[in-house]
Amino acid sequence: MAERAGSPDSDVLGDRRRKLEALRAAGIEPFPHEFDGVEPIASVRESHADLAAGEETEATHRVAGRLAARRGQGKMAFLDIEDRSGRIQIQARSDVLGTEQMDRLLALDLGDLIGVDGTAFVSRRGELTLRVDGFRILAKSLRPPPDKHHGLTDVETRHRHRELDLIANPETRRLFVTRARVISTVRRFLDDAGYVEVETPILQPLYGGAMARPFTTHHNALDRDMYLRIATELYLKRLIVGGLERVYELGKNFRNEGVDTTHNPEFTVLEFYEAYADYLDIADRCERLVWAVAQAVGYEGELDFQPPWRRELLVDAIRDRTGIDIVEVRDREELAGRMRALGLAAGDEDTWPQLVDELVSKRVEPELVQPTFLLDYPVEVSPLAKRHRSAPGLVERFEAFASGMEIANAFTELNDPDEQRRRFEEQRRYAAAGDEEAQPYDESFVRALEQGMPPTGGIGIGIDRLVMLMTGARSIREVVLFPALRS
RNA sequence: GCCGCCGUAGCUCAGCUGGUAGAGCAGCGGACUUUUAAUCCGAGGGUCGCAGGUUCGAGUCCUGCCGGCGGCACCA
Repeated sequence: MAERAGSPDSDVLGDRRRKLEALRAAGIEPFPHEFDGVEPIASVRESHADLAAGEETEATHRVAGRLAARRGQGKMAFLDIEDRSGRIQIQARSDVLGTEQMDRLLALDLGDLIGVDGTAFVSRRGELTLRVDGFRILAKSLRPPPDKHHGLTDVETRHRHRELDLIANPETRRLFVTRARVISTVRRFLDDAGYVEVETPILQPLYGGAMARPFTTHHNALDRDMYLRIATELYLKRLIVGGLERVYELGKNFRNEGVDTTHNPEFTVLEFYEAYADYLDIADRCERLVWAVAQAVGYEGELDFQPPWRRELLVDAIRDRTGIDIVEVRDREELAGRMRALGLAAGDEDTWPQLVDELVSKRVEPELVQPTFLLDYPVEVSPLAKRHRSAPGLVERFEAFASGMEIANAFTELNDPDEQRRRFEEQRRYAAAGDEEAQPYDESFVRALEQGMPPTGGIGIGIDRLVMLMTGARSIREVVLFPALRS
């Protein structure tokens, strides 16, 4: 890593320090407070898109950005300046600037931030260029930028020092702009459908709404342990009880589990709930939302997000791929035996629902490349979902998959408080049997249901994974600005 | 947590069965008024991830640790 770079041996940093001091000695502030009236480089390019090679103009522009390259010519030099919108060449001439200014411009280091006033022309080679009439250093860079040619490829440095990745790699900048567009499209889509955006507690006295281990922390003044939320579900449903009818929350969840290409301990989730809707209404809205996102970001990959998506019953999906009918095989030991016969690990401590999960994630999920809904899950793995209106033993729930990855989980919400209480009690039994992810009993949630919750459909969509799909990223760490790494 | 691969200059990389650590870019000094990874000349720059060990001698072999990537386990 680069943390030794300050050692006396390395004069790369010393040179920059000396230049910083030289600027101050010459009465030039290396870190001025502002630089008004800057025009994006892309807009300068737009203004002169029709100029021919060799053509001159009287048009002046003020741009600002990072010094990205320099090609010296003695009494003349070309430099490239890069801002968020693009890159432009500037031409420095000693006959325009005078010797002193010329020397100062050439003494700048790659990576310095500068502001330039220049006159537009197109060089003989056809490159739009600003002839520098004046310039100002806007911030001295005391560390060298990544290699201008090879860029920055070291994955660890790219993730630990994302600023360097953003400086060196335009595709990283594009990816995170795409991520922003995904999120703004989600908001617009739901706002337009009459949803209310809300914020519920991240720091919670009791966690719930998903099967996962939480992060635990401590509130000193209250002297009690608190949990970082693993889901927003229970609070959002209380808002449906409260009559908000359509709510969504876009924010981070935290789960104290392993890290891999599809899991980061903190991750962004969209949950939305709609009164008077069931899970099939939610499926419709989900595929329309993702389709809207794909269009907004100009998705052009292999996946076909256009509705309607493929729909398969979960029990069929499992039976077709493994020969096991989980409606028939409800005994834990029998299921474990059938799975071992297929060469799957089936731990002795695993509960029946954990085994079903394993079956789906090992034998079904990897095969779901095109967007697909798996419908109707066993009640044992879905303590917050409403019983299926016609299929015994199942709930009205779907999960959405694409590219072999789960991206959404939704159900017709359980709104019968007495049954919810029984489901929580069942979870208690699973917890007693050793399932660390069984959901804790949340009495204040049940009490809210007793107030009366309308029939409701709800969903959680993994935003990081959605961004992975839209950008083709193979790891969640590529779509999270600062992913979790060991210290 | 387990297994495999990886860690050399600011960046990108080479370094053979163990024999005094290299290149390009960047930086430094110099030349050059239309360059596009500008070019040319010159002189620099290293805790070879860390700590032990084997050896006359370790970037190279062995052990442990740290970090990254991938897989398994767990999960969304």
